[in-house]
Amino acid sequence: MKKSDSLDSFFAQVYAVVRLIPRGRVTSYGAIARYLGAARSSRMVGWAMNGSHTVRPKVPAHRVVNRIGLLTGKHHFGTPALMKQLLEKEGVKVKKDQVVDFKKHFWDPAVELSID
DNA sequence: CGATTGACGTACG
DNA sequence: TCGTACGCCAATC
Repeated sequence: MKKSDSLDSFFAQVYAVVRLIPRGRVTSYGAIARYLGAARSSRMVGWAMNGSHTVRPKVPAHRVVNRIGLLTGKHHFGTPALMKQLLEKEGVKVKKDQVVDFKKHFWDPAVELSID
């Protein structure tokens, strides 16, 4: 009843990975894209997040930021401050729309999901 | 149906 | 090292 491999689409894979992000962690669009084998399709990850609130369950898009830990997608939430609030509530400090110690909170699917 | 944009990232100068 | 250009695929105008 579905349009073939809709759930296997690049978008669905992004949703799956984002949902796997542990609480208090953050990742980048490029990290997800590269994990999916589309390192140069980082834009598609962000575009997929556009439907993140449309999929079930909603994916924690607030845990996804750009490579520098900047909350570039904050404006796409209900309120621009929502993303920051959610991150801080999970233990991730945010300063000026930028994740503090981003490298420490960074969660790379290509690594975390590839633990041998 | 064609051109432009888009929550990014990498390559090149 | 910093700045600019391009690529990726899909959706929107």
